[in-house]
Amino acid sequence: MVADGAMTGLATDVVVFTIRDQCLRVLLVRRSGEPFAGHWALPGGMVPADEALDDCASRMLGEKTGVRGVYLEQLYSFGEPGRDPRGRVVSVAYYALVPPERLARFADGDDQLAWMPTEALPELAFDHRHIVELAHRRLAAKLDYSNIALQFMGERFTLSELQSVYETILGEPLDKRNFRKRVRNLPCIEDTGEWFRAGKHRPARLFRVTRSDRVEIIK
Amino acid sequence: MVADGAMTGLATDVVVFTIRDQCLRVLLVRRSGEPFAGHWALPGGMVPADEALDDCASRMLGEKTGVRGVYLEQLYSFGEPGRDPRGRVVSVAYYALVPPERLARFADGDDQLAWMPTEALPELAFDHRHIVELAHRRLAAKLDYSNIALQFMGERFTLSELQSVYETILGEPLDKRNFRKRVRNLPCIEDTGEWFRAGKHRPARLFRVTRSDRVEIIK
DNA sequence: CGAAGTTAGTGTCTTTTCTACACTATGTCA
DNA sequence: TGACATAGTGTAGAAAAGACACTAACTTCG
Repeated sequence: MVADGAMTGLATDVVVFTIRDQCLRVLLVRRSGEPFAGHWALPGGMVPADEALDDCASRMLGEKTGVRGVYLEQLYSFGEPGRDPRGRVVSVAYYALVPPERLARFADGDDQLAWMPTEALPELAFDHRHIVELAHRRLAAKLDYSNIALQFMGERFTLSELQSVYETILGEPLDKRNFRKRVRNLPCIEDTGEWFRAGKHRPARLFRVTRSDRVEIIK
Repeated sequence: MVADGAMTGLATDVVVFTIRDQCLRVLLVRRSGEPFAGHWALPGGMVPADEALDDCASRMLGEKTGVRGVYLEQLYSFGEPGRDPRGRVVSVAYYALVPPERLARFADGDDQLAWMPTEALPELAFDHRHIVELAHRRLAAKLDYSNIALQFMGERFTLSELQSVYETILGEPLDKRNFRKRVRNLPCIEDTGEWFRAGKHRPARLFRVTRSDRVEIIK
């Protein structure tokens, strides 16, 4: 093995985003052990020696949410010597986007898990608050030049729903006609011809993502 | 300390860019020890247990180039279990931009160091070629929406020199008048009123970066 | 001393993109 | 059938981006 002094704990932490109730929410896990016992923290943990970083993040996401195959991207690595009181632990942070549809059990009934709104986070363990903020900024920036927001949509969705996702992440209202003009021209979105009826008003067209695509840079 | 299985080697590698002879160049170091003895590699090494990642990258940059205080940004972390034959080593990669002026000795006369053109790299150790390519893409992308290219400029520079930097990184020619229109309006650039005389042609205005600014997002 | 060579420097028009803005359509329910 | 709620649509002005060619200032050489 390699020089000592370079031995460290290696962890991944995952900022799992979803959207519910017009709120951008992050999955938090209540810590049982020290340090920060009882605090909320990001799902994560030590990386086994034989596992790739991406695989580890993906696995941790799956273990907490039951979800696989969603959008997952490396965010940043944090390695301040003092960030974990137990010793040197480098955390390679990821962020993931999960359509709310895919969260069957919504962590309700499990008081060790919670989907918390990003604008009202409790005190978090370690530097996790900082990690969440960075992930949120990255996500918001990507709305501008990629179609990443589609990763929050289910099988079929209306344009109003999609607009609401944008507005929720950006924290500001968008012009309806300009939004639709822009989004209707995306090659990766397609009118299904079906209608969505809800409430006492005009039904909305349902769209789908054409190829169950990954995120693309569009600008 | 933390759970075993999670103990790993932690390294940083730095992609140090400069521009010389209309070429985007990367600093390479010849490896002396196994594995990959004799191969060219990125400057880097194990991170001491008490040193922050940024500090370590900055220090390694300084040790190889003698340069301090230049632009340095975390790029990505690489942790494939097989990327280092000695065992699990996670490398947190950085990239740095150095104005050629600041490189007094240009690694000439040191056959263990070389500034190699990105478009003609030798075979590199580990996954370092991949790291260089990622850094180059990131740098090129940032030209579009930030003023990062100014990090390559010395105290004073002409607009033609600046345009050449853009063209070199992007690998394509730019329109002179459109380029100047865009860049003259940047608030962080200022006409010094001085002239640069070279060769048998009209002298060029010299500009400077107004506040010895860090990189800013401009779009 | 002027002609040739070399790089610096400049403006306009067209196309595209972005932004602001308000009304009609279609359903439900009382 | 009228009130209500959300879906859906187009245009005009402003700003940004892109294409494009000539003159200016210096040096050198004949």
